[in-house]
Amino acid sequence: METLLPKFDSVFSIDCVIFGFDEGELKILLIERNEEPFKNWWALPGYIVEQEESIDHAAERILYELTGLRDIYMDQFYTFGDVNRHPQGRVITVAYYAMIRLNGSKELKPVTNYASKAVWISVNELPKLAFDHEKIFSRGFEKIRNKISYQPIAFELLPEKFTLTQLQQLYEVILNKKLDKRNFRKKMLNYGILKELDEKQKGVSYRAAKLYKFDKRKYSRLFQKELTFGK
Amino acid sequence: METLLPKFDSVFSIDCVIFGFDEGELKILLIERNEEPFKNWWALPGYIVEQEESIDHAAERILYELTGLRDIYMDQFYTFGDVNRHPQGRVITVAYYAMIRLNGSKELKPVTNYASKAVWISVNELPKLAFDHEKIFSRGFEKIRNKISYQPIAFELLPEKFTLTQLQQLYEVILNKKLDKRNFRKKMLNYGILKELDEKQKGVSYRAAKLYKFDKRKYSRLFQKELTFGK
DNA sequence: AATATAGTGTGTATTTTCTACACTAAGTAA
DNA sequence: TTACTTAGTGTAGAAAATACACACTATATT
Repeated sequence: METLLPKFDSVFSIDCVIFGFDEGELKILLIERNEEPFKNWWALPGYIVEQEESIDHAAERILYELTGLRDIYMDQFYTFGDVNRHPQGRVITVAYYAMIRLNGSKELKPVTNYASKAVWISVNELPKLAFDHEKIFSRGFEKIRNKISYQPIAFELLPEKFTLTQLQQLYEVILNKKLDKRNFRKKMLNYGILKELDEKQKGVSYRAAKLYKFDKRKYSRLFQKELTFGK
Repeated sequence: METLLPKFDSVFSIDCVIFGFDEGELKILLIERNEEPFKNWWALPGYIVEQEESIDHAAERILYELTGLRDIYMDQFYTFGDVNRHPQGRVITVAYYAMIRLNGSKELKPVTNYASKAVWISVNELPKLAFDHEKIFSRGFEKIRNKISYQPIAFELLPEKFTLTQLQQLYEVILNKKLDKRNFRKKMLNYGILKELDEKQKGVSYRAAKLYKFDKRKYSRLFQKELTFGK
């Protein structure tokens, strides 16, 4: 019965807002497009989803092709489906954000044809982008800003060992406001999801700060309990 | 230049989790499918998006065809894109939830071909659903459960004038737990987004409760201030 | 050796929000 | 008038959030 039905083919794309934190700045990965339309424009990394892959897989593939990285924290956040968002026809795009630890190494050699280069650019200095990618970026940024308040996504952006000051700086750039040092530390340490290490920061020309690690086990135990609205 | 590019055609669908609140129960609108595949199965209302309409528009259209209602609160929440979720081929689906005031009138005459009927069914008594619709429902339910804690979506489900007890019951069925009456009232009234009316409930065989309205203007003023994580 | 520099690290008092808990008032029905 | 059912209310204690300032320590410079 079902074999008599017509088969559907379909075209849609993935776009990724890939965040990184480096030198106190929040950055995203942009590509310079190597294909029409919008050839030579800056754009979010993204491409057409293949026939035989899930959209989650497509997102991971695109990230891998650009950065060589796998097992990255990614989350789908919105699907953009205006009729005229793509000049070649009806292409809806499913947007993901991702978070990457930038451990110094920032050279990127995309192994794709559609990007001639890929660079990290501060979210405060973004150029004009192709398609509706500025809208997609804004929405993704808004999303992580909300999410950081109740889920520890910030840790995905920091090196494995980090200082409380680094953590606070990251919160500050994402939330775009100053936080009080004492209250921030008290709160973070109270959550009990940080493990204090016996190590200290190195190579700084002032008092070295203690290093911490994010403790995933404690975190998942913590979030057994339901979200808010008390009794 | 761009005119030389190939044109894309594309197929994707919309599915809607449409919530209603009636007689103390949270319900969703299900259709009985009148088409293959899954003919005669229960399913979420949803259909293929047309070539020349945005996905938001498609969601509104589908809701209108089933309920005759426009200007309903709707929100896109996730896109499902497993390769084999549709037996006819590659069909990704963008899922929306909607909230409808069920003012007694619950008879529905779908003006579409793909549904032979549409009925409201309690979320606690759902039958087996077509495609991956059970997954879609679960995710939509989870979404409103989270959202209700920080946005007043609950009011979309209540009649224009409602009692605090009704409001509390609705929170209780969505959050699936009992709330303390005094604390609930104190909190709700403190938000300052309810307007107390000079009217009382009618037709009840016990002491009639005061009626309230949701005050949209006060609400939007309230949410000028940023979301949490203090200073 | 002394000093300047820059960021680390800490405590407390106040206010606000959350939680727990039980009785009286009002209206309807018999 | 009484019995019944739901509406409506207050307070005390605990926990969390906020506001706020100074001493310490490692290094670099002279």
